[in-house]
Amino acid sequence: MNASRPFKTPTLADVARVAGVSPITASRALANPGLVSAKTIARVREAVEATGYIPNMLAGGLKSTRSMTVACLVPAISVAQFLPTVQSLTDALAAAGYQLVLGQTGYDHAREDALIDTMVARRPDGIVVAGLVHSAAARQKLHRLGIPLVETWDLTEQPVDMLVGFSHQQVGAAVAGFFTRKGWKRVGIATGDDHRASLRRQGFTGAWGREVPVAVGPAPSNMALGRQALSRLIEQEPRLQAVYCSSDQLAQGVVTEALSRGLRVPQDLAVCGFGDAAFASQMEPSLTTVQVDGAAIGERAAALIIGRCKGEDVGESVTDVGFRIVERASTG
Amino acid sequence: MNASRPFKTPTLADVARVAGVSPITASRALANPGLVSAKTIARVREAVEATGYIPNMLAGGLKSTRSMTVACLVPAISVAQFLPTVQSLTDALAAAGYQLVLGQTGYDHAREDALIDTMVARRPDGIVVAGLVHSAAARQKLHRLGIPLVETWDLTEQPVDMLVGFSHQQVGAAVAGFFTRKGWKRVGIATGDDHRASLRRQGFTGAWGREVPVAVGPAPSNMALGRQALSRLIEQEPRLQAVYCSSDQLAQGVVTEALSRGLRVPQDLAVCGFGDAAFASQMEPSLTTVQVDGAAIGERAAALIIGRCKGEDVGESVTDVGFRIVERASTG
DNA sequence: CTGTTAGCGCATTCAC
DNA sequence: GTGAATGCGCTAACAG
Repeated sequence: MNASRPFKTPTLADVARVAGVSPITASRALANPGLVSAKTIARVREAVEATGYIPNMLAGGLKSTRSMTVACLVPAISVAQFLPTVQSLTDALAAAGYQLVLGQTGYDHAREDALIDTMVARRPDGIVVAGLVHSAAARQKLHRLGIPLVETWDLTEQPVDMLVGFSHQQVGAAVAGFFTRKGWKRVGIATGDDHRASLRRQGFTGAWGREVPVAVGPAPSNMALGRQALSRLIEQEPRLQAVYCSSDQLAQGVVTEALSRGLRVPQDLAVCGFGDAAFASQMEPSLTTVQVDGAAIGERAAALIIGRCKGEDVGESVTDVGFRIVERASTG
Repeated sequence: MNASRPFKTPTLADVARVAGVSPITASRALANPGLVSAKTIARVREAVEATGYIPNMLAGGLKSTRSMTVACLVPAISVAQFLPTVQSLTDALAAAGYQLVLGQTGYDHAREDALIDTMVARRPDGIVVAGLVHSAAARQKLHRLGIPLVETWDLTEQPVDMLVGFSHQQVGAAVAGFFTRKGWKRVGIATGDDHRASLRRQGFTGAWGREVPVAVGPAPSNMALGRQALSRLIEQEPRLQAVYCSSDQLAQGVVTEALSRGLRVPQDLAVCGFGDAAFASQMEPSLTTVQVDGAAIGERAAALIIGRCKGEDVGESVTDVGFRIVERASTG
């Protein structure tokens, strides 16, 4: 029985009345205690307790034009790759008093546009995008708005504002170089069809120097798609020696399918993933993969936005967090 | 160069001026087109384009006392179990114009309390919690506030408000019954130390009738903890026949550790997980597990909150979404 | 250190 | 169908 619903929730004015001070003093006692005497602070605190006051940040934000929220756009929350970034971003922002507002674009540019509009309507103090902002219209709108914006998990010459990421082409090229040094000749690619995975694939084939068999599945990729991908690659190249996968989930599927076909990993087939998921080091055989510090991306993005909100000049910052290949048993 | 930053973002008053109507007419043209003539609507729409107007929902919400946001509290976003729920919740809410504000409690009751306070300060139109609200103080506060609240992924006689979940004791008991019917005598449990996993463990041992070896690891559990858990269980009971795991990640670790010790699954050791993650059906052997429809939980939670916001009387609804054991190869 | 004044941008209420 | 007045709850800017 929510019997107390009809009672208006107390406002700062109520607190001020009970404490015997003006509303602005009550406001300062709570938000800016340095400007108020200790005695007054105590009285206001008591009044808060007595009235059961809960601040209304919406009203505060209207006047101060600071909503203390940051919007975060991801293709889908279930994309494991971004989870450490979202987690560290949420925590770092929360520590500074900001809340994360989450939106899912579903890998859909039109939906991304619409989502940005609804997000901006909430006047976030910053926006973090997993990936780059795709549509030209949205890029222009965001640029004009001047809301601190961090694009992540990618690299471009022309970020809308700030960027924390790395080059996917370089990742692909690095894996191709690694495969070359291993002396493998007949290699294939299992990949999702999203933008960043495609960049890695381009980087790989570019460095490899000639076309290789490719099995493409819909993003977000998973283990089942990995199993299918290996089947298709083997159809194209029965004597396949190594596969580069656009995610560890895909790689896990490839390894499982290989083992269940009686292929030994890595002796008969080597496998390399991307992401260094928690399970990669625990698989049997353990998975060689490309490690990216997703948590660091989230922390850096949070720091950039918080800095901007404080008025610090962080410039048109572009941070390349890099990556590294973690060699494990699946590549011998 | 965010050169346009100094220019104030246009308000509804600017739109009205350009359109040659009063602010309230402009407001109605956008929010309530039925009350305005088609001609006026067209003029206002043009003015919106011309000015680059973006509505300010903070200001609107202040007057209408509807923020069009819903707060969502999870222990950690990286807990895979809740991902389908968060995803479907976000989508269902977005379809109705609501945005999700995300908070992480970190399995910490004090932090949960603080988080609820900051969330409530943003005046969400609803709150969805992964799990139950733990602290008595928070329960009471939320009850008094009267904000539509949905607790999920659990069951209790005394929900704060609404609830969409299932009984973890029943899950544990069902798995114990399944193990009994299989005729296994020497069984063990690998479990995380969080509240819901503990309930499942209690349900299991209660139905089993006597204590069994247990390996407890810190939540959130993962594959590495699963491998360790099996090692510890085998120390306690070298002739172990079956293991019940509190998550599929844990189960995957147990299976991997078993195989790498030369044990055959399921002939030498049977394994059952919880959650029916995407990889469960794709593992080799495929994993028997407990399936819960996490997406349905999110959809139902969204529907309940949206219904309440519309003033529909959904009552003190408690929905038991149930669960089912999916038998696969890992239990023979 | 504290108070007064004046809005932030919009939607509710009542008029016409 | 449209408009004027008013205030949601809070804080910036200026006084004292």
